[in-house]
This record gives sequence, structure tokens and C-alpha cells, in this order.
Amino acid sequence: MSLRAVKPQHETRTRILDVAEELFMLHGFEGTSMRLLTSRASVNLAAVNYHFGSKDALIEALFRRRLDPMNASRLEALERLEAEADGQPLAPEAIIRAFIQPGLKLMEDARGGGRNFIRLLGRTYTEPAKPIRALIGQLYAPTMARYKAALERALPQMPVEELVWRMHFMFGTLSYTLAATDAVQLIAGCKPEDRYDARLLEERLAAFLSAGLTAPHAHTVRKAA
Amino acid sequence: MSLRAVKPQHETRTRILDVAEELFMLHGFEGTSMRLLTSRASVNLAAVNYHFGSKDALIEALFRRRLDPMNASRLEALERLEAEADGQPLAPEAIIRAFIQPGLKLMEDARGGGRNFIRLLGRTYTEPAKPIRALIGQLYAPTMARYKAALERALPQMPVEELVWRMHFMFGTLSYTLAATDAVQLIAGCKPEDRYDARLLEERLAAFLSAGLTAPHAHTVRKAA
DNA sequence: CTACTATTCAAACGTTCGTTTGAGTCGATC
DNA sequence: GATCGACTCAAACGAACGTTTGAATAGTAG
Repeated sequence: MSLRAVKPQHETRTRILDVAEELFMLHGFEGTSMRLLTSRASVNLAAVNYHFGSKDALIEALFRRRLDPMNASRLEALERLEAEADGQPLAPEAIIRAFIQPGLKLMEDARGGGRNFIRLLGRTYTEPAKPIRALIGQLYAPTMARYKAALERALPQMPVEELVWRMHFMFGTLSYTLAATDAVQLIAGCKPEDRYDARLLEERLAAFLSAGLTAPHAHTVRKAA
Repeated sequence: MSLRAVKPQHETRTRILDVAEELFMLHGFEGTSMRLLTSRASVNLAAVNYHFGSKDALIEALFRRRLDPMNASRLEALERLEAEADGQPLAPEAIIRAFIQPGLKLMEDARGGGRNFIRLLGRTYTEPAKPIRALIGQLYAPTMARYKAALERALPQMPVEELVWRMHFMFGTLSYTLAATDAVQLIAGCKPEDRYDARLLEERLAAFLSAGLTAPHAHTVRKAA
């Protein structure tokens, strides 16, 4: 894998990966056939098995290609924040922004490609307990642990279990927002041109999430409905 | 369809629907074969096509069976609130609770069945643009419109587009939370016994969501990053 | 030019898919 | 007890699936 990854031209490989991102996003893993995929990518049917070994291995390669840099940039942003803060606890909103920016950037910049992946990623969180989920969890684990520690330091008064749930909520909001931007029409009334404006979306998300994250604890609100 | 629905015993039908909820949740629509489904339900392979017509029609029936009562109870809860309020604007948190309670109840009470559906539902929001999505959107539309109107009245100072986005965020948090309760381990540290405690979850969600919903507008926070 | 590796290609592999068919079973109706 | 409708069943249908194969085709080094 690493040997071949160093080679000069991966034209076929990358073309397969790019098309796979789009088709998996549109039709799911099981709903996308190798025949459709390879014909859209203008490569031979056998190319996927030759270059990746199997369909499942293609899926894994697809996630690694995007997730590794994305998590790296998340960690980098957090470490930059901590270096700047010089020992002081961070503002929760700053941590949130550091976390959501890489995803938003991927959604915005890549001419389709990044956006496809981001939406595919959101879909996959809620998918079967298949090995894919395990892979994603494993790729995410170090990043999540670092952000959890940072938030614990930023919100020392919050019980850890409450914090974990709120991180879960945040993660849900983010992944759903990125995955189901079409579904805004469920509610209707959203300007389509704002849909992929990453900066505007970051402002909206940061406001919503930091308010939710720093809300008074559930226990102190009331006991019964 | 309606004629047959009135008949006394739907044993085969309901057994198919129950098993379908579980298997679709576990393996997705395309990942679940009719052969596995019918053998798990202890019915003949042809039973699905006999009783529902096709696999797609089974999926549609499955969603209608749960979604219609769920939306009805959401509307009912909102109308009860408005009747009690007697013209006064409602508290945003009360509206939120009215919206999330039916889902949480379904998650809690049914011995597996409701929970399977709730998780399946969360998965489906982020799934292909297939006709299923259109069906769900259509089943949800009236409920969403009513809740949107109620929230507009409860938060008159908020721009409509901001409100729409925040409803989108809320919807995402809820569906992700219900769909991917396993994924809490992404963050880790959550007590497993709390995972399906509907009351506790309602408190956590209500606190998080109502804080997010009523947060200061993104525009007023700052202009540039 | 030759030998070698990497890649592409058309064709076929066996399996599984959703659906259809036609005979068979059962209970209620006349 | 014959008739009819609802339902179940085993078997088969053609189509589509992921994967494999072995020959053809570059591109490179000796």
C-alpha cells in the first residue's frame, strides 16, 4: 500500500476514489455497483480489484484519504489554540470552531469532491455496525480524546458525563448538518445560496453549539416534566 | 391496501414489519435480503410480495405505520400546549419538549420494536435521495410547518432564516442522538445504563437544544473569524 | 531487440438478488 | 360437501452482483 502510494501517477486510483465518493454519497455502499462505478470513472471493471483488492478495501482507502488529513488539521488547530493561550483555559466557542472548521473547509473548497466526502461521512455515522464504523471510530479516537480533554479544562464545573453527552449532541448537529443539507427543505424557507456558504454556516453553528454546550446542566433545571 | 388493513388478523404482515424494522436498522435497506428477512420472520419468501407488493412498498408501509401516529402525537402535544397557553406565546423549551417526547417515548417503551424504528428513522434522513426521503419529507411536512409557526411566535425577534437553520440543527441533534446511540463510544465515558433512559435524555436534550435555539444570533456575535 | 513489470481489458465465474409462478392448504359460505 | 377467497409454499425466473482469469498492451531497463 505505502509502496504504491509513493508512485508518481495514481490517475486510475484517484479517479476511482473521486467517483466512489460521489456515488457512495448518492446511493450508499451497497447501492453502488462496481459496474456503475467503474464505467463512470472510465476505467475497467477489474480496476478496483486490481488497485484496492476489493470493494471494502476501496471504502477503507476512501475514508483514510480524507479523514487522516482532516483529523490532523483538527489536532493542529487545537494545539495552536493551546499554544496561544499559554496555559490559560480556552473559550468553549474557540474549541468548537477549531473542531468544525476542517469539515466546513472540506465542504467548501474542493470542487465537489470534498463536499461529497463530507456528506458521505455524515451518512456513515448512522450506518450499520459494519467494520466501516469501527474504522471511523478508530481514526477519530485520538482527536476526540484530545478535544474532550480540552473541553474538560474549559468547562471544569461540568460533570464529565454531561460533557460527553453534549459532545455527542454537537457531533450529531455537525454531521447531520453537513450530511443532509438537502433536508433543510424539510423545514423549508432557506435560501439555497446560503446552503454552502461555509463562513455563514460556521457562524450559525458556533452560536448554536456554544450556547448548547455551555447551557445550565439538565439536573439543575427541573426534575419532572 | 386499506381493505386488507381492516381485516382481523395481520399476523404475517406485522411479523414481517417487525423483523424488517430490526434488519433494516442493522443492515440498511439494500443490505437486507428478502430471504434473510422472511426466514427471520418465519414466513415464506413470497409473503412480502404477496402482502405488500414489493420490497419498496414494504419500506413505505413500515414508515407509515410508525410515522403517522408519531406526527399525530406531536401535533396533539403542540395543540394542547397552545390551548393551555390561551393565546400567550409558548416557552421555546416547552415546544422542544413537545417535539422530542414522541420520539423518546417510542425509543423507550416498545420492547425493541419502537427503538429499532427510531434508529432506522435517524439513519434514513441522511440516506440516498431515493423516494424514501420524499415520502418521509411528505409525512413530516405538516408537522414541521406547525412547529415552525409556533417557534416563530415564541421567538418573534429571530429572523426566519436563522430560525430555520436552528430547527435544522435541532432536528440533526435529535435524529443523530436517537440513531447513533452506539456511537457515543466515539467519545467514550458514557454510562451504558443511561443510554436508553428516556427521561434523562429528554432533560439533557431539552437543556442543550433550548440553549442553542435561543442563543444570540450569529450575526450579532462577530463579523469575521 | 529483449525481458520484465505494471496496468488494462473482455469475458466469464459462481452467487445472490427481488420477483413470479402454479400448485396446495385452510376456513367460511351457500 | 362443494365452492370460493385468502393465504402459504417450494421452485424457478432472469438480472445483477463482486470477483477472478488470462491474454493484450504499454513503458522501462539491460
